[in-house]
Amino acid sequence: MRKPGDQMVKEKLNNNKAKLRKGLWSPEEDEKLMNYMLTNGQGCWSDIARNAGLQRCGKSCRLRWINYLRPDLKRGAFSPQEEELIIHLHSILGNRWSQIAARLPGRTDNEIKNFWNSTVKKRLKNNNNNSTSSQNNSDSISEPNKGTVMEGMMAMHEYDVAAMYMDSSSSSSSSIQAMVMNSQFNPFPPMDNKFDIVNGSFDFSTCLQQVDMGNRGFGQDYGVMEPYVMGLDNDLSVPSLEGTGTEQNYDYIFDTKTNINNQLNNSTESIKVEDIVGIENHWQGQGDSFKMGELDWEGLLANVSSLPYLDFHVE
DNA sequence: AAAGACTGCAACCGCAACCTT
DNA sequence: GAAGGTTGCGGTTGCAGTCTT
Repeated sequence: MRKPGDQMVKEKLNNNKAKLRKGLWSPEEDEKLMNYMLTNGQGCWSDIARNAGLQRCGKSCRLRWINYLRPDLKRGAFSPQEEELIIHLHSILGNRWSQIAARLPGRTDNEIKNFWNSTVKKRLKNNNNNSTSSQNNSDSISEPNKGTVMEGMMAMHEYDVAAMYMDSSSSSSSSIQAMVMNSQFNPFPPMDNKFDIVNGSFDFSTCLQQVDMGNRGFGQDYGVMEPYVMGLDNDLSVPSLEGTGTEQNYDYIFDTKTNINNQLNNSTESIKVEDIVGIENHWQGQGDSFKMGELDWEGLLANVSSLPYLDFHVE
């Protein structure tokens, strides 16, 4: 627990020094930050805080943007598919929330962390308690291990890809967000066509690298595909995505406390993926199956960035 | 109806890595 | 290479809302 006294002293110091606000953000502050980001894009956060006229430190602005204001966030409850995926990923990655979040479009590390700590952990604990066999105790929940990794990856392999394209309906009906953006911000920029959803093929040899929002003034961490550095010499097949189509429908409705409401419809643009760097033939062409027995688990766990990412799918 | 316990989530803190000069 | 600034991340805290007694 924080010591109230210490906290008060710190706050006093902060207030006296820079008169920086702390605590919950007001709608006015949100609006200021949002407007600034829309107009100027992302830059140095301390400059943003200053230039936007916010009495906040850059760090606080960054966090607010990432966890609440940024337009590509999916809000609302986690779907069962998302929950399942989080459990799988956690069994592999442990508490690397940002890595997990990177594979769940529209979700933040903070959100997932909170969800895990408040809901999933409890649920799994209950399940374990109910299980008389109790071979997997709570350690398997909080710590990655080979057993759960196996289970996780097996499940991932069998995973219905529909589940990987998370709950797209909820994203469109979500109460949040999005906005239209001027040309400065397109969270789903055109990419080279490496991902053929219609045919269900995904050329892992040129996997995702970065959807570089940074070039458009955003991003760096969220919504950015990290380069793969694959540790697998196996193929991971991806079932076809029926009904998802190749078109990507950007339907952003910016609905914060501001009155800005816009829509970006880019439904004719095919999904494309940037050239992927750092992978050479790790995922391609060795048959249809994902051969679990041949995995180098040590290598995999040592190199968590090798895990597959979910692609964005927004309707 | 009121008070205490519980819960979920937003936000802060501290540290490490990275970047710039 | 050192120093200072910035960013990213995971752990933790505090508070408002909800539930229970």
